[in-house]
Formats: sequence, C-alpha cells, structure tokens
Amino acid sequence: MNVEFLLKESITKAFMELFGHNLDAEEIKLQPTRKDFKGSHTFVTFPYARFSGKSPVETGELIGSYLKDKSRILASFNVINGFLNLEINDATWLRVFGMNLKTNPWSKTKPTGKKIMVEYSSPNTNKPLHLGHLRNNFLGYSVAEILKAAGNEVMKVNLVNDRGIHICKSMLAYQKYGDAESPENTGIKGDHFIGKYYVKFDREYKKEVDKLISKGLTKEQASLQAPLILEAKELLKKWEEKDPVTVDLWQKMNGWVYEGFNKTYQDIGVDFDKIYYESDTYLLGKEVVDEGLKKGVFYRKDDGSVWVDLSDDGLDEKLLLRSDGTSVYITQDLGTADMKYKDFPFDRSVYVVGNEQDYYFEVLIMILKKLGRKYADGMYHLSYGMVDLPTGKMKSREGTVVDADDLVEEMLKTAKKQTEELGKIEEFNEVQARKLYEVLAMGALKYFLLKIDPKKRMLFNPEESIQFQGNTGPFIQYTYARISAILRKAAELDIYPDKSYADLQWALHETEKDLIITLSNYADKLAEAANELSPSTIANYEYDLAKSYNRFYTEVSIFNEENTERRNFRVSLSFLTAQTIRHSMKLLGIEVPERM
RNA sequence: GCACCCGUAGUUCAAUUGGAUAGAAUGUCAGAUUCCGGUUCUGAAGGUUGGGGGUUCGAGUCCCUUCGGGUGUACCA
Repeated sequence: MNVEFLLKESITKAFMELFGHNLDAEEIKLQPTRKDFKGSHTFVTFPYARFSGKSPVETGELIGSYLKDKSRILASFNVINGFLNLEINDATWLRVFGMNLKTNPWSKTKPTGKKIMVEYSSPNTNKPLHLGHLRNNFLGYSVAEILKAAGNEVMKVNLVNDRGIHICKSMLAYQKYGDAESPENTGIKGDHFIGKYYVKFDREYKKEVDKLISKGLTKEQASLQAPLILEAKELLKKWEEKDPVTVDLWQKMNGWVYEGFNKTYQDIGVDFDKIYYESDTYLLGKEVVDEGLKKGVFYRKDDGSVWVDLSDDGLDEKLLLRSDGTSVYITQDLGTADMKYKDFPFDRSVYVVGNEQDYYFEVLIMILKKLGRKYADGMYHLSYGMVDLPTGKMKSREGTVVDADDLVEEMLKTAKKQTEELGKIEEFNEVQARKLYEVLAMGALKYFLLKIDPKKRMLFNPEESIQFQGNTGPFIQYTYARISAILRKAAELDIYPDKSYADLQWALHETEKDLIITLSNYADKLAEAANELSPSTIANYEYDLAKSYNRFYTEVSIFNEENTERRNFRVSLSFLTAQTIRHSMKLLGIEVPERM
C-alpha cells in the first residue's frame, strides 16, 4: 500500500467531481508537510486554481472536505494560504508499517533491465592515492551500489593510467638513483616507493631548468631542453617501440604500484568488475580518427595533424592526432569508449571524474555523437568538486597533500581511542576489536566525504572528520548498535518482529508516527539517489532516520510498556529501523557494528 | 580575454528541483539519566541567502547586471 498513491487517486477524483476537470494523477505533486504544521502530506493548490476556477484557499478547502468524506485514510486536514495539509490516520500508518515490515521497503524495486557502467578511481601509476582520490573512489563505489539497489545491472570498471611521460619520469629517476632499492628491501609500500622517485625526478629536473635559465634561456626553452626531460621522452619512445629492457623495468615498477594500490583498495573497501589498462587501449582510437575523416566530421591540417571543429556548438577546435601521427589522450578515450560498449552494451555509462575535466567530457561526448554513436546519449560525466583543506588547496609541491593511507591510519587510531574510552567491548578479542576499529574509521571517513553533494566543492577538516558526534557515520552506527542491544534483549524475552499490525488500534505516539513516516520514505529516497547519482541523498536520509529513532528512544520506553502488543510493536519498529540503517549504509560502502 | 561552476547562521553543510516563518550539525550558553547503551535527548541565541534590478500568485532556486572565489581554455594526461 502506498499512501501517496491513494491520495493522488482521490485528488484526481475530487477534481473530476468537484470541478469537472480531468487531472492526471501524474500531474499531481505532493510534498512532505513542514514540521510546524499538522499533517504529513501537503498539496499545493496554487498551480491548480485555474482548473478549479476558485481561489487557492477555496480549492484547498473543497478538496480537503472531499477527501475527508470519501477517503478512509484521512484523519484531518487544514488549509493555510494555498497549502492543503493532510493528516493520515494512525490505523493507516500502522498498516503501512506492517507491510513494510513484511516486505522491506527496498525490496520493492523492480529490475529496470538497464545496464549501467560506472568508471571510477582511474589512478596514475606514478604516485600513491590522496584525499581527492578517496572522494572519487567512495563516490564511484557508492553510486554503483545505489544503482544496483535501484534495480540496474551495473559494471564497475577502473581505467588505470599506466603509461605515458609521467610514468617514464619515475622510471628514469629509478634508473639513475635507484641503486638496488625495492619496496621489499626498504619496507616502503609499493605506490609510495614509486612516488618517491617521481618526486626525485621533479627535483632534479627543476635544478637543471634553473641552471639553464641562469645561462640566459627563457623558462619555456629551459623546460623543453633540460637533459632529464629529453631522456624521459627518449624512454617513452623506447617503451612505445617495446624495447625489452624498458618494458621490463616498466612492468617491475608498475607491479610494485599495483601491490600498493590493491592494499589501499582493500583497506577502503572498494572493488571493480573489470580493470582496463591504458597501455592496452592507447593505440585504439586511431581507427576512429580515420572513420571521422572519411565521414567528414574531422579534418586534416597541412602538417598532417587531425582536428575536429566544434565552434558551431560553442566549443573550440580540438586536436585528435598529432602531426607525427601519434595519439593524444582523447584519441585513446574515443577508442576506449567503443571498446567499453562492446564489452558491456550499456544503456548508461557514468564517468566519475573531477570537475576540472568538465570541458573535456563535453568535447568527448559531443564528438562521439557526431560520429553517430548512439550509446553516447547514455554517457554521463559525474563531475565532482575538489576537496580543499582548511589551509587552502592541496598542493603536492607544498607538501600539503593528504595521503590516503596516512589518513586511514589516523582514523583507525582515533576509532581505537574513542572506543576504549567508552569501554563497551571488553569481551572482544584482538581480531574483533581490530575489525570494529576498521568499521568505525571507514564509517567516519566515508560518511564525511559522501554526505556532501558530489557536485560541490568541499572542505575537509581533519579535526571534524574524526568527530563521532552530530551528523557523522559513527552517530548512525551507534544508533544501529544501540538497537542491536535492544533486539538482543527482545530475543531473550522471546519477542520477535514478525507480526502484522494491520488490525491493531491505538493512538500512536508522535515519535512513533514520525519514525514510521520516515521509514516509509526510504524507497523514494533510494529512487531519488539513483536518479541523481547522489549518495548524499542517502546519507542525509539516514541522518534523519537515526535522529528520528533516537527521539523515539528517549520519549518512549520499550520493555517497560505494559501493553504487550504495543511493546512488541516498538521492538518491530526498532527492528525495521536497524534493517533500513544497515541497508542504506551498505549503499555508502559502510558497515554497521552490533556492538561498539 | 573567453567559457563553465560556486557565494546560504561565527564555521561546515541542507533546503523535496519555483512553494509556507530558509533547516541541521558544530561551537557558545542553559537543562535531561531510579529506565532498553549519554558517541544520546530537550531548549536558547545566531540570517538583508555577496550586492542591485527583473520575471509571477510565490525566487536561495529562473533571467540580467555587479562584486568576490574556483576551474578550464596544450601537438599534457
């Protein structure tokens, strides 16, 4: 049973019988009633006054009375200005709750039959992951889970940028200064180990450039002529020619990086159904360029370079192939797009990439459309904002980058400290305790990054992120653990949440009703989150739910309740709340503890 | 220069996509535990939604303008 559906149906009838106007149920919009007014659903009458021929207030009054007379689910109504507030009776809410208890709200989503590909993470193999990558990884993972829960078939992919001049820089630095060092004999995690050499290259390169400038060269000349950069370019050429020594070194070093990445991916709990490597895909796309030339979508300049002119669409000209015939980044991405579609014929393809690439994706999708790829209509750039620090932007040169592994470690320490202070898990063994710290640490971190609208730039305050009070992951986890304690006690008393409450009649406590209403909104919120690709919708919903439960918890007593049916109802209400918390947290990639 | 994005309590974020008196958290202050887990709950104070104009029954949201911040605009990836 769906309250909203019943209301809309009745409103449609009301318009027909009262005003002789045929209003489609889909044209009717209901919104949650503001807390200061009585009721749960509000019908705004302003837009419909022209159909009724009456003032908004009169329209509201007439429809309200009609509903009150004809509909069995309405307890009362009130009209304020053009707002018709509807209060549903308790019996109906109990029935709604009973049905939600029988079939969880989230299990009602039907398969859409749609295939959706979600690409996220997509790291470079020349340095370890940092805070910005974490936002990307958490977002990508969560969006994929939300889309799955909304009934789609989802494929998570990672396109690893494992080749190119930046990789050659670390390789060169390692060749020159690496001695026989390795992650094994230094004890440094593989990705950090490689990052060290990338930094080393940069430092030495700068020195050379400065020296050349002091000899009278301009900055541009110097940065193009420094011996190190020339060597790195040479190395890239050798790699592309498949020179065995170079390829061996490249494989060895990338192997180290992957070991490090896999550890981090495991720690932060993200995964992929398929990993693409740019070294496999970078040559794709040249055929696409030929195709575009034939179709007249692209054109070749005198020097041999290939371009596309998008100025009629408000964009610029874009280079697609260098004059020497080698590909640029977008060449590869055009080919990769085709390949991805071949591997998994998607209805939608989501790219989780920072908003500094907004223009790039606009261009990419437009080109594919011009080439007649119909799948391009389903391509979407999930553009997220940067993560700032209280000190400003993260700058690798100034050493203000927050390293992902360090941050995770820091969160673990805090979780441990806070848990020990609370002293609730003394009977835990070491493995259990460690697991709990991980659950809390990742809960805090993920929730902190996911509760904010992805599109918006956000500020990461390290001190606030480890807070466990207020709108945080651990606040919600705590609520879950607390309910778990209640359910354990209920089980001891042989109370199980397996009853339908359709026929029970009593006045609901205000906090009970609030909780039922919030719980019944979950399916809609899930659909909304999937539609907007927005984990923050889920996070904010969960916060409301946890708050609503905690209010209920302090207002009413469960086990001291004398009416046993009512007591059992409260246990059931707790149970469904816990289930909903667990299900929704999972969509954010967050686990919930039975004790903490 | 041009294009795009963002300006909301001291601070960090919401606001049902054009709806009511703009809500939470945090910080500050004042309260609540004979009771199921106090990482909880209740209350107070805090706002010209950067400024100005416009569109309409109604604007934080749409349009114009102005100020401030960010990003992009490579034969880089």
